[in-house]
Amino acid sequence: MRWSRTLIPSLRNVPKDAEAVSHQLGLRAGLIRQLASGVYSYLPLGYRTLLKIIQIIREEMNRAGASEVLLPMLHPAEIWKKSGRYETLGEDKIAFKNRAGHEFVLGPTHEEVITDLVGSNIKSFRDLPLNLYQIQNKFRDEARPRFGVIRTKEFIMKDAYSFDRDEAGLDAHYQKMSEAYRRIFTRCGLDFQVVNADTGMMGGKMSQEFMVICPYGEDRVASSEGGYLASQDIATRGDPKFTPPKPQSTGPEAFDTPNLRTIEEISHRYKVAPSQMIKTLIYMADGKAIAALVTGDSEVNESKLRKLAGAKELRQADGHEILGATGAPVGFAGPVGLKIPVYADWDILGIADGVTGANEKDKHLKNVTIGRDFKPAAAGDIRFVKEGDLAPDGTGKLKLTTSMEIGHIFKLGTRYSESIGAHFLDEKGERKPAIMGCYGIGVNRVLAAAIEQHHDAKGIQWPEAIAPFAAEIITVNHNVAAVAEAAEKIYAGLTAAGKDVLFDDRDERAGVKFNDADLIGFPCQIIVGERNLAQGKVEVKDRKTGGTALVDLALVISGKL
RNA sequence: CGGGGCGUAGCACAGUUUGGUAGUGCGCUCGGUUCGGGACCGAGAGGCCGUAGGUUCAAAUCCUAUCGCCCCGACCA
Repeated sequence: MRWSRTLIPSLRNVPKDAEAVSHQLGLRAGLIRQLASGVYSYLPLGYRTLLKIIQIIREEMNRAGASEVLLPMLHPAEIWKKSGRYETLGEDKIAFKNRAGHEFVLGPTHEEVITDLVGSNIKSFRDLPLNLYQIQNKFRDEARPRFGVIRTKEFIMKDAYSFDRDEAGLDAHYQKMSEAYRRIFTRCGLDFQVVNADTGMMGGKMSQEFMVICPYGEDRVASSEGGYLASQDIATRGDPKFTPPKPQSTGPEAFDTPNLRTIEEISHRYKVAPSQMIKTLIYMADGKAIAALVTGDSEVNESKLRKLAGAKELRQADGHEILGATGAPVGFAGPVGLKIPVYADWDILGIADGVTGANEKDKHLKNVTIGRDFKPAAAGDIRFVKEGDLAPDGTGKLKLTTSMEIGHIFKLGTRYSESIGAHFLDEKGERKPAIMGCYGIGVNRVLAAAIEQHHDAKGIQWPEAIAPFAAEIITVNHNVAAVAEAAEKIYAGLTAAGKDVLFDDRDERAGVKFNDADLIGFPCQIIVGERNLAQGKVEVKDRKTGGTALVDLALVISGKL
C-alpha cells in the first residue's frame, strides 16, 4: 500500500493530553495513547492490526476445538429476563434499551442467547461436549468510557461458550481454553499474568483474568514476592494479629465538627491521620442494618463483608436507613453505642484512642478504643487489600500493580442452563442441565495493550505478528529518478513475495519521513537513498533495536531480506 | 447520577478576570532557496468565537438556558 492522507492523517498535530494520568507519565505517553485510539477508531492501520489479531484468535480457537458461530440479538425478551440479569426490558422488543431509552441491536453479552440456542438443539449426552465462539461487536452502555480505546461503549469481543455433561468435561474445556489464551496473547507479543478473579455478576465457581501490566488499566492486581497472585477485587490478606491496644485515655470524648463529615475534612482540620480514624459505614444485610468498620484510609470490600456477616444480599444503606440505625445524618456514624451488629476490620483491633462519628449531627468522638468502648460482632478481613499488606499464604508483603484486563475465563456451572433451559438426557435417561463455561477476549484491548507495552519516546514498536505492515519503504530523495525507480522495484518485489509493505513515496524531506516511520512503528524500515544506491545497497533498519544494515538491492527486491 | 472543567480557522491553543478592529503555532495555497533525522525566506487563503435568548451605544468576553465533549467519583457481565 502507498502512503496517503486517508491512511495516515497528519501526525504532527497530535493533541496534547489533558488526563492527569498521562501528565504524570509525561506527554509522550499520552501521545502514544492518543495514537492508539486513533489507530483503532478511524485508520486503516488499526483495521489491519485487528484483522491480524482476529486471525490469530481463530487459529487458536480452532486448535482448541471450538467452532465459530454468529449469535444475533434476535431473541425474545423473555429469554433475556430468565437469567435474572435483566429486569427492564420491553415486553415485545428484541432490542435492548439503554438508560436514555434508545434501543440498540448489538448485544452486551450472549450467555442467554447461546444457552437458549444450544438448549433447543441438544437432546442427548451424545450431543455434548460443545464449544462455540464468535467474534462480534458488543455494546454496553458504560457509565464512563475512558482511556482512549481501552474502555469504550462499543467494542470487539471474542466470546466462547462450552457445554459439557459433567464437571470433568468443563475442567477439560477450561484448561484447553486457558492454554489457547496463553498462546494467543503470547503470539500477539504481550507480557501478561493470569490471576484468580471475582466471578461477579456472571456467577459461577471460578474465574481467571488475563492481565497486562499497563498504567492506563482500570484494574489492580495484588501479588507477593513468594508468588501470591490475585485480582484486588478478591485478594485477601493475612491477619496482622494486632495486640490489644492500650489507650492513654479513660474514655471517649465528644467534640464539635460542624458540617465536617468526610474523612479528609476531619483529618485535615484536626490533624488526625486517616489511619487513626474509624470509618463507619452502614449497610443493609438481608434487610437489616449492620455497621462496617475500617480505617479512614481503607475501602470496604462488600463481598468480604457479606461473607463475614453471613448475609445473602448486601447493599449500602440510604440516608433514611442511616438515620434510623444511628440517629444521625450521613457522615456522623460511629460504633460507640450502636444497637446494630458491628463488623470490624482487623485494622480496627490495632487502634487506640481513635476518632470516629458520635452518631449525633455535627459531632465526632475521640479517644475511642475497641473492646473498651464498643464490642464488634466479629472482626476479620473486610477491606480491599493495600500495598504492604501481608499475603494470605504467608509469602511476603503484597504489591499492587495497575493492569488491563484483556481476557477472562469462567467456570459457569449450571446457572444459565438451568434458568434459560439447556438440558440433555444422560446415559440413564435422566434430564440434566449442561455444565457451562464461558471465555472472553477484548480484541481491541489486545491492540491497545500491544501499543502500551511496545513503544518508546518516538512512537510505536509493533510486535511483528500483529503489525499493520511488516515493513515501510522510505525514499530519502523521492525526486531522484534512480531512487524512486529502485524503491518501486523493491515495492513490487516485496509485494510479489507476499510481504505487507507500506511505501512512503511522498516527496517530503527525509527527516519528516523518518520521524513518521518511527511514530507509526512497523518492525522494519527499508531506506532507499542516493548515497547507498550508488553501491547497489539499501539500508534496512530494525525499529525496535534501531540497528541498521546495508543490504544488496537485488536481495531486498527478491523479498529475502 | 453527583462534583469540576472546556467548546474560538483543518489540528493544538491564546484572548474572557477589567466588554471596544479576531490572534499564535502547525497544516494548507503560490514563489524562491534547501533536501540522510520534523528546513528557511516572502506572499496568501481560511473563523457569524457550540447554539438560543438577555444586558449594553457596543459581547468571544457579562447573565440565563440548552447541546456537546473531557476529567474525578459511583457503576462495570
